[in-house]
Amino acid sequence: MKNREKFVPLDHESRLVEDDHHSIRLWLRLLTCTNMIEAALRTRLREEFGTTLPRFDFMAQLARASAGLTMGELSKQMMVSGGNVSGIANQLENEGVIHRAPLPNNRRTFCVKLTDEGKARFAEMARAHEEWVIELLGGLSGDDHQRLMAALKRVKLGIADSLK
Amino acid sequence: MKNREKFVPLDHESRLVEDDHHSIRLWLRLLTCTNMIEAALRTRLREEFGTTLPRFDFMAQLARASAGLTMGELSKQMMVSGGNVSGIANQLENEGVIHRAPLPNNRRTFCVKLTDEGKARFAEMARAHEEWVIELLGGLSGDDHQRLMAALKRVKLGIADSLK
DNA sequence: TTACAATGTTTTAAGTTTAAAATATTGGCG
DNA sequence: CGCCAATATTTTAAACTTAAAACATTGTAA
Repeated sequence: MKNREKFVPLDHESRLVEDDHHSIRLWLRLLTCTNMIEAALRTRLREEFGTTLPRFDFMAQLARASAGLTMGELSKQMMVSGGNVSGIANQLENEGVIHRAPLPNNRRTFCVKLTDEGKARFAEMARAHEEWVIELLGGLSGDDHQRLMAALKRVKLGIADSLK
Repeated sequence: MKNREKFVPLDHESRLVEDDHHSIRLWLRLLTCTNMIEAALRTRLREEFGTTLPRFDFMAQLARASAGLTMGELSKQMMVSGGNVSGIANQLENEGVIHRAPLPNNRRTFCVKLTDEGKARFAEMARAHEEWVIELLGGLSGDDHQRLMAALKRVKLGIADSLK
């Protein structure tokens, strides 16, 4: 994202983009893809289930962990702040889709689980959500899928590495 | 993200994940990568320049378009709502880094540009931002870069296609 | 045991983001 | 012209998000 306007006046709108480092271009493309998918999923979750992406994500984490999760684990897995998780948990608890169970050996923390009601509601949403994602990404060839998974794994490791 | 807990009790935490459709796994990996990079960039922009990612993005769009952009174009390119763009524009205008120029032929809209002050500040941030991104993604091989760019382009086209 | 650092969660304050409603302007079209 | 749909932006209300501070509990070590 170099800014060379002061030195090289631009004729074409894309001139600056061509000047950008290839890592920047890759990052912007990654961001665009993610934003497009997120926007589509958010709209559909709202329209079809009257819920939001973070609430869906919260429930999805719990659905994957039948033993339940602590608030800290949820925060880490959802990659959002602890305070954020607290707020969403309050809502979902009021709606009766999750409950917090005290842990016997540590009164600082507790175990968050989906209620039966929550499991049922999530199952319904998850089915639709999976269809949407397949629809959004299903146009890719099997080769592309595999290559992307592999390359993104290296991206992930590289990032973790560069953050020491 | 199928929820089969009611039918197949899970022994391992990862059981459900293995059940997921490969498109879901790809989407989650894409999301994780993007979130990791975003988090790193957000923290650094705040620590080193006292600004935020959306403000940086706003300025970056303008830096790429020396002729200026309308609010609607900014909204589309940044992939955020119009109201969001309005809010950020107000801040940046108060800080003197952008200005809105009326267009002679259409009083509904106007042309947003970086001020000289804005260009200077952005140039400084863009240099650091580019380094951070290269640091975060630079561990990839040239082959990976190219393959990712190509595959993500197909992802992008596929999404646009599936949204009709 | 008492002090104190570490851990886990919530609260707080400020800011971001969205969808929808409101506002303002333009461009037909009868 | 006058009406009305389309376009462009802003405002609004509610929800999300964060970083930092506050709170509560645990573990350790003098």
